[in-house]
Amino acid sequence: MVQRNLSTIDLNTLVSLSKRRGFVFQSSEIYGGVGSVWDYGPVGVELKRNVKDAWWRSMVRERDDVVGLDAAILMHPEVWVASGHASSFSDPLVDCKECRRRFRADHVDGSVCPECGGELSEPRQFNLMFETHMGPVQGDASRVYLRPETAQGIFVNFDNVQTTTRKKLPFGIAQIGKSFRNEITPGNFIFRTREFEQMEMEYFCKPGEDDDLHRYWIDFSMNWFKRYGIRGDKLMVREHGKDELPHYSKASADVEYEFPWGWGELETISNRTDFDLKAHAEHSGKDLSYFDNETNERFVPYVVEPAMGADRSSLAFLADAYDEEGEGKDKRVVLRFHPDIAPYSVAVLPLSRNEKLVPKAREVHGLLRPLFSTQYDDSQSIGRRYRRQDEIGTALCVTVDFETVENDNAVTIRNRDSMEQIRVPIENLVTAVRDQLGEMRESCRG
RNA sequence: GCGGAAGUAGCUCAGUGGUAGAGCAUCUCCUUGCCAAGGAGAAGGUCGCGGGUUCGAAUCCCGUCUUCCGCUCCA
Repeated sequence: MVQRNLSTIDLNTLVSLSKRRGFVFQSSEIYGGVGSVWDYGPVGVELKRNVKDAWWRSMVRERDDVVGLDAAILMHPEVWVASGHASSFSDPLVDCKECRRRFRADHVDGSVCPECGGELSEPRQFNLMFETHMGPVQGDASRVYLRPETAQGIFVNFDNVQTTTRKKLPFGIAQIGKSFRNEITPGNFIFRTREFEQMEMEYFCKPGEDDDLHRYWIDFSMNWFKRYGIRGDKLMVREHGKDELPHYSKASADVEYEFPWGWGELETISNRTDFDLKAHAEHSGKDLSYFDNETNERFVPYVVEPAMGADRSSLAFLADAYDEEGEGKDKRVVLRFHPDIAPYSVAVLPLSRNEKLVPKAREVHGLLRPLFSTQYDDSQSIGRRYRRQDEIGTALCVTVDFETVENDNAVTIRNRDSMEQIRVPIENLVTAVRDQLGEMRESCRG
């Protein structure tokens, strides 16, 4: 098991590292930046893609009872009336004229500030959905919204998917995609942003099975984060109180991670009951019930929804992987990613930029490149390059030296975590890399 | 959105009215060759942005944007 001494890293350390090494940049930075929107750089996009791929693998590819979907961001405006977002997703807010605090109008009784007793302003409406217009004419008739959650794309396709896949209950539909919310208060780097990516799955079941399935998907989610290396003591489940449930939910639980600033939600597992399918059936006039051929019963399925944030999960993987060794000039920063999450699995490094070594290293790189996510680097000293790879969490470094080309046709594999080196003949390299990555998978389990 | 703090090179920061700086990082060459080596050189800045005051503004004033910390909300 890898020992990590991470106790107190602050967010700024992660922001600096992210920019310095190409994980995350601020959007439109040369124009002064745009609020709470971030771009993923060459390294960060690999990280986030691996997070999404790992989720898709365990949610869709490894299961018989879940299928995928990629619904459009723009949907019929009536979808958001049916879902309740057009009305309840907008918060009427009031400001205190004395202490300047802001409250949700429905949380305040009367017209007096609950903090200082001062006078409150008139409620102002804040709709958290982004609006745009479809077609060249702007007006109410052409108004459409950027989806505030991916889930509705699944609900409106429930019948299409069930019919084409012939799935029987219980089964799920999974989707990864962008959502947009005009958050009043975004912040904490990529934790809460106005444009974000969700990994959601709607699991349809018979009424009555929903409570057990809710618990099942909470456990599944916790285990998923641990499987990909998040430490168990940094994770917890928090059940929602009745007063904080969204309008569509009967019960919700968060999987939270202890970020540098405190605990924050990575995922919410909600029991959405039959709220959404019933609402869409009513508004669209299309029957969205399910006929159970075994019991000859017709009913509207219940839904349990694990909804994970791809960006904040990526941030959790980044924060959890961060480790420092040594002090001052000898400080070594290492990102101890699970090998399936690490932006790069293998870096190929010639010992020096030598006319004999470089072609051989390129050849070795060509061998590994189709099979693994790789980097090639021949600039500066070998020690410096090891440190560079450590700082972006590359699992293994394969080094080509003079022995390789003059004697044994073998290379050195250097392990990020143990820093041990083994000598491997090039003909066995692919197998050896697979073995080492397999061992790291085991030792990275949280 | 409110309150507080901050914004100068890729990163961390110094510079408080008079020619824009350091350390680290980056690139090139030489040397070396397995854990951030040495030497020589180079590149890199609309001082967040826009106004104003001034002979002159990174510096003073106003506005604005962005980030961080609280309040609040969510994936």
